[in-house]
Amino acid sequence: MLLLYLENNTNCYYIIVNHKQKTIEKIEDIYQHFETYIKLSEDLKSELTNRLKPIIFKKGELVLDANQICKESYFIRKGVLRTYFLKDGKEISEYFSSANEWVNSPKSFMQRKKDMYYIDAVEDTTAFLLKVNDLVFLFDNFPEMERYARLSMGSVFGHLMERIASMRFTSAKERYLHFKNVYADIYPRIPLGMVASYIGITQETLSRIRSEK
Amino acid sequence: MLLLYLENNTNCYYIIVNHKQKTIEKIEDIYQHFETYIKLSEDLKSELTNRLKPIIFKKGELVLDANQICKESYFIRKGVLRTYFLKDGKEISEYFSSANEWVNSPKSFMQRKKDMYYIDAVEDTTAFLLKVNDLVFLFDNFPEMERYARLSMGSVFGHLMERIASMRFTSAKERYLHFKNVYADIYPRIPLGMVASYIGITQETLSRIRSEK
DNA sequence: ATGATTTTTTGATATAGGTCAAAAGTTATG
DNA sequence: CATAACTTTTGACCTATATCAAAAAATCAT
Repeated sequence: MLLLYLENNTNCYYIIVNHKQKTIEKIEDIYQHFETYIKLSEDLKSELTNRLKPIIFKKGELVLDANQICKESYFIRKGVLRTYFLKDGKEISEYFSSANEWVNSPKSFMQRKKDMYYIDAVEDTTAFLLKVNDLVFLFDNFPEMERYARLSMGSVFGHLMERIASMRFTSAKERYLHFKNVYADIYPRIPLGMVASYIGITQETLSRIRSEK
Repeated sequence: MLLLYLENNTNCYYIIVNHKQKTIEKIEDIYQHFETYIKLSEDLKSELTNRLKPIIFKKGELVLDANQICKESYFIRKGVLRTYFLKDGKEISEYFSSANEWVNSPKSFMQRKKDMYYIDAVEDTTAFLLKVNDLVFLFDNFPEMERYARLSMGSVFGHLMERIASMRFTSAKERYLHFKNVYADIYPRIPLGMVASYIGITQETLSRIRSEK
């Protein structure tokens, strides 16, 4: 049994899991992230505090089903979520997201329609949840949130471009090394099969590459 | 000899090329593009008009050298620009941009530092130029421009994700057909070698695929 | 137009990485 | 703790696509 408990006065969230109470996050921690892009007014801070809800996902849990419209985004505090899609019945990892990153099914979330992406938890994960309506409210009332979105998307953008560049005319080994390098922190925690589909090779090939030295 | 001539009162630009005067664009045309995302106040319209400058590129012309910082963006009206980088001395096409799209070297433009991307003109191209400082001015003074940026980036974002998805576990032929489909309008105008590097295969393979049916 | 570049096609050969199958290792669950 | 259920490794074989080379076709510049 999972129960979310929100202690109003302290901005400090607790999660009660099987009767064991466990602090997961102070909401203030997330302010830092925003403040690398914009200044947060007290007003905006309190709106964020009201709207961001803590949530946890157990390892293996399905966070988003592709048959549903994605109506919320998750800001990860700890753990790893994976976005993937199915091709010929096989799961192809689209990307991995970890601490201080937002995750959703982009097209589905922004356009409120179904898309091909599933999201699941690679390991136990704690996050803050933000509903699309709340985000719209923030965009409409705090122009600085628009700037935040623009700037933070910008860095993801660069990342995607690099990935496209690195995907063509690079050997399986090069891609493996590149992945290990870029995702040094989370690499050891991700099953080999998921890594393989992320970099576009088969499990078997990745296993061989990995063992060869 | 190329000369840019700006007729102030009419919002209508002329370009004089070899003494032949040729109208290229009414500035109003570009408003439509913005208005698919945001409402344009008269104030913002006039600032856009003041800051967007018409420019033309001849086929084959280098628009941006990777050794330079990208200090301006181009909004294409007609023609095709290509963003590419060098790998082992060979040009790898990163993407093609055509009418009603912005082009720049994203990281270089936003972070004001050098990046790996060159831009050249695949065919004669007319565009509006916007300097980074002018864009900053617009962002600082018109919050709706932040929204415009966020929304228009969003669609590019979806496009990049689809491309990454289509790049793994798809045969050369599938990627070729996908490209032809997505870029139906500009496909016939782009040399085969450039298309090949875009989809990540060699020219020879593309030539064989194309001739096989 | 006409020769000179550049681009595309065709051919022969090599190889990285895919596929299928089964064994070994690891992690979960009653 | 034991058995089931994954995950990873290893092996044998095969195919799609790369490479290198050269001919053919198209485009460009004088």
